[in-house]
Amino acid sequence: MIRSESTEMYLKTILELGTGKEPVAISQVAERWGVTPVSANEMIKRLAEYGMIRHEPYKGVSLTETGLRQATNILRRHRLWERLLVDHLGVDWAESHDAACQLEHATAEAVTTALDAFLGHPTTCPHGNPIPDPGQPVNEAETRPLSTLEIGQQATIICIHPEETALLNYLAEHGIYPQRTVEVEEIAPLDGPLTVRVGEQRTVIGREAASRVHVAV
Amino acid sequence: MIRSESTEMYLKTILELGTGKEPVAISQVAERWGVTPVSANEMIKRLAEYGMIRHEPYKGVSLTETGLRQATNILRRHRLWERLLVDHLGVDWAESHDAACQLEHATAEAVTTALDAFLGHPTTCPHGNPIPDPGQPVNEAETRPLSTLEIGQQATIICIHPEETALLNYLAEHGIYPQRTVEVEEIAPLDGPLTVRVGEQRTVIGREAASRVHVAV
DNA sequence: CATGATTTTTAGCCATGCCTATAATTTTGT
DNA sequence: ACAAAATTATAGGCATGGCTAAAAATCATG
Repeated sequence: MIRSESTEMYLKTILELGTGKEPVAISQVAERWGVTPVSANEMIKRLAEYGMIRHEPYKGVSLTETGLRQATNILRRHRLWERLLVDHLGVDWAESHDAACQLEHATAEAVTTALDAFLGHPTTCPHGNPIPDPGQPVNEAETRPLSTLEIGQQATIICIHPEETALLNYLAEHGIYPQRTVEVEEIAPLDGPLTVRVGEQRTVIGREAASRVHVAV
Repeated sequence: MIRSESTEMYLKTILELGTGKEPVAISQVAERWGVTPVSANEMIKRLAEYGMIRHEPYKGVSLTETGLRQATNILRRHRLWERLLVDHLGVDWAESHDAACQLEHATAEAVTTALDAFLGHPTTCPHGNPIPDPGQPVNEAETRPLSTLEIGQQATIICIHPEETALLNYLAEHGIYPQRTVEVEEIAPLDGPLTVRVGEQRTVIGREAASRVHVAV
């Protein structure tokens, strides 16, 4: 009832979309998780009954203590799997996200612990996102979206967030991943694409995608 | 529809219980997989419709080409995970079975392949059972159940099959696992327990459990 | 402050997978 | 050959997690 794959995905989605204090709109959850708003609403109702989330009508949802703890755990499992898949099994950087999404719901606590130890207690996933300590909420790094840089500014890519396979594939093809240095060369008007330089390469990237690439100046 | 966790479990169960040519009784499937015969029957009907199994009424079920291929794949994933869990992550030998049962349904093909390569193409799981090559059916080793030995006979433990957590825990506690040598010292009448020597240790083991320990003389 | 957009709820429906209870059928053992 | 045991089928239910369609409530903006 409380640890089905569905409920876990909802909790994780709410955690990932929640930037800070403000609640997350149900429509956003529905869209990201690919269900209709009605379905999301029903599920949100159930999760609220279970005490995992708080629902302020017409505002959105936020996680309770319990919900936050569980969502954080799922995120932890997800990111640990990604590390194993990429670093040890040689699974593709972009593909690892989907694979971990499946595994995260099928992971016993003992496996999570063993995985963490085997990996040497890593602090970030291959896409740069922090791996929370067990029980602790994630503390986000000090970053800003690539889309907020100005022309000529240089920055280091910290993480891709929220992750999504199509996005990761696109970024991988263009050499955009954590640790690399980028410089914005041009910003098209009307929410148009950014032209950025990554190493020797020059790449054009849409505004929406750029807002998911977080950098430190 | 065709790759739900449930259907996978049914297919795997049928493969595990099927010793060779004869079909497997539905009641056996139901018992092993912990559902009522009625539920198993309904599921068997559906799987037959999907062309995964053949159902000969009052005889039992057997896998079709397609079903065999899929079931074999699941077994392959299961046993590869067990190897990773035990050999690399240090998960308990007995616990690894349940953990792998969960993971096997959440494993993409790319992950299976990567896992196999990382592990160096292992041929058996930690409980001694063969890891099938992709697409190939398993070919069982030449073994006989420990319960068929006579007093004084010595043999090498090859595998535990079918696996089950309670059984594995019991066996682990008594030092009974693949590669070890056993000698039968006493056989109680009326399907009673066997007294066996394993190394320096003397252990009493039930007939049912002994029938799941497969040895080579 | 009214109207249009958004959010929420209700109603009705579907598939999956499980259950119990009961009945019909086939197999098997004496 | 017949009764007991095993197998299969039918009927009716339940929970989860989806869906569409349509109505109701609230928000936001001109």
